[in-house]
Amino acid sequence: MDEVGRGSLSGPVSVGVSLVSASDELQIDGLIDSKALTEKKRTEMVPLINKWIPTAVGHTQPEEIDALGMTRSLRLAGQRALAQVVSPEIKPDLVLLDGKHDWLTASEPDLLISLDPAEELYQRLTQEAWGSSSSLVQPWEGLVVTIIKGDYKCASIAAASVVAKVERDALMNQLAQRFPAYGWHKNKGYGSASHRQALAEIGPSTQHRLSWNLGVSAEQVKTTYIERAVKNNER
DNA sequence: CGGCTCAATTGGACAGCTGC
DNA sequence: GCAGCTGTCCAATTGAGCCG
Repeated sequence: MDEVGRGSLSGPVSVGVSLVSASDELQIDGLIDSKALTEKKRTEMVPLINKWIPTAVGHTQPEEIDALGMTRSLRLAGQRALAQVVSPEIKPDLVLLDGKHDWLTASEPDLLISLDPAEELYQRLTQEAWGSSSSLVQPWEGLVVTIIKGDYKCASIAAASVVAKVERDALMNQLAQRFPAYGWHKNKGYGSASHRQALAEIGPSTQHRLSWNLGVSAEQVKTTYIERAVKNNER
């Protein structure tokens, strides 16, 4: 698994998963971390990856990030990705995770504080993700192994990072058409100068992570929260 | 001129250390 | 024992410099 969109100011945080067996051999030349590839090369690589191994991408939306915090949001996106590839017939032995920190395994305090509203929301959304999958399996609680620089060292993590980045970029391009002022087709929601300037001028959209330091007034944040609430009510 | 690499910058989270 | 700081890790963009 690998994550993308963690440091972005808007849009989802996304987690890619690729499913390999120990006997699988790498069949794609030049498959390394998505950040080291150009957008064109990444896009070209996706069909090759999917021909080689099954993949999936899970997302956590901005308003969920505001409610859950980043670690739980990563965990939720990871569970949503896993729910798409795990079945009673295919249960992974372990998950290889890029980085030093294991965000996929719930920490002890999270499990102990069952009354924490964020943890309660996470549990509900995770159950929904697994309940809606065709498989009769439970949320992932298996062995997790973290690998620093895993996206450079491990082909399956690199594959997960490529499919996650291509899918999230496509999502941000769609959102850029709905919210053209922020230049998301170029900055993908990250805090570029033009993005920050637009935020200062017109305030945040419903796709921004309002719990983050966006450099806007409390009044603008409040207005956007109300917009979100109205939208959710209409839905 | 396009592609690549590197440093500096933004965001958050955690582990380990220090000081009260 | 706890709070705060620092370093390390992840995500990324931007601009400068280099190379073919």
